[in-house]
Amino acid sequence: MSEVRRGPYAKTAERRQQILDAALQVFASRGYQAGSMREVARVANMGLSTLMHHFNSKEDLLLALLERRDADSPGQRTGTGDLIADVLSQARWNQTIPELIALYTVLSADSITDGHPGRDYFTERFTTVRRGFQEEFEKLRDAGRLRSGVDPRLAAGCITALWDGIQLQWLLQPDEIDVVAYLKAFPELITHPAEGTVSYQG
Amino acid sequence: MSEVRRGPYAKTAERRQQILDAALQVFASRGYQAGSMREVARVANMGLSTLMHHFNSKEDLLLALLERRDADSPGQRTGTGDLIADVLSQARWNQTIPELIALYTVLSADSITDGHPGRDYFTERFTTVRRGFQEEFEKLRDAGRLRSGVDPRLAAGCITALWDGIQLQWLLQPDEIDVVAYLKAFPELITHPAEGTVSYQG
DNA sequence: ATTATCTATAGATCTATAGATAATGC
DNA sequence: ATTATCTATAGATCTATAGATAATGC
Repeated sequence: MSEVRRGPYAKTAERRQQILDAALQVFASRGYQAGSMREVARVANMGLSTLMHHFNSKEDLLLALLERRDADSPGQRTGTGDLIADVLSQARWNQTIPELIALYTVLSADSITDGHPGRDYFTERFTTVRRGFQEEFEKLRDAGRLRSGVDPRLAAGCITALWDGIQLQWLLQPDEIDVVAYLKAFPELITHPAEGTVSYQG
Repeated sequence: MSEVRRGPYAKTAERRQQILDAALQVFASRGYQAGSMREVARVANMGLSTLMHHFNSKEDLLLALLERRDADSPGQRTGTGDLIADVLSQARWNQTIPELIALYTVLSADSITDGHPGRDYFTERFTTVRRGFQEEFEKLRDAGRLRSGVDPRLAAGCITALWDGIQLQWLLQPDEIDVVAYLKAFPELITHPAEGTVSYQG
């Protein structure tokens, strides 16, 4: 009765990556709602039905794209351990991938609309990112490098929000907005320089 | 030959406001691309053609909505003169109009997509808002209330970005995010209290 | 006589499916 | 024999216009 499930062919994984590359381009430049499956298929050089053989629905395609973003982005975690340096290095890297930043910026705002399939993803992502920053700021505080009165939790939300907000302004006016300068300014406001640590042996 | 232009009827202005109210609801909850003229007409309780008699195209409708937002929003300018107090009071007010904030958040990010009709509007708006904050921070600096090393221009971009970014997080998680607390934290980081002014007669 | 509104529809999408043929791999 | 791909199309949109009727105001 039951057919044997053979699994995908050898080139299927690669084909799916091609599709996700195309979806990134289309959703970044048009948004999720306005970007069409037809256009994704055209950019990926295949028929619409081929695309839909690999992803059952537009929603599936979006969720797969968001998942891949987490998988292969360098992320804010892979750093030297120096929070400020890591943020700036990530921010510099982001400027080399404006399409991915545009995708993230458009979709995260889009996700607040009714019934958007990416809503849970972005809600969870913000929670995770804020928590990550909070832990880093707590480490800085314990090392005596946080200014007195700075709440690690609030500072974590601030830098998360600031980062997203400034990237939006950068996408609108790339020549006017220096993302790195803004992201550099904020941590400097809330920390002491490393030498300032109490009883640090210089 | 030429017909006499009589101008709109008495109730037309009111009718247009009804339409813009409906457009606000629709574009805030669905975004610009996914929101349809049909739905706007339905919410405004009129036929699609009546709507299109008042606004020649969907693009016209969006631009009219954005213009109205500037016209009747309290704005960041109408304050007591105390920057921090004014920001917080505006932020508190914003929490009473989540739909308008959602509209702004969704559309501003949407506007980075190819050929979006709101792009110029948001580019100009960010420039204006940043400049306004910069002037306020310069006043604070001149009054000796800005921490040394704080650049008014960077601080202006930071608070603009922070505000937008934190409102997005609030729209996703209204119970978790306290916009006012975040917006309070940032200015406190970069200013001295008023008593700290040099040779202030207390 | 002009503006406002309505019904009807053109013409162009869109997502998704049906069903056939080609390619792959047991 | 299963997966991958293709052509064709169903069914549901969408923006915008055409052309008729109703309401308003000179």
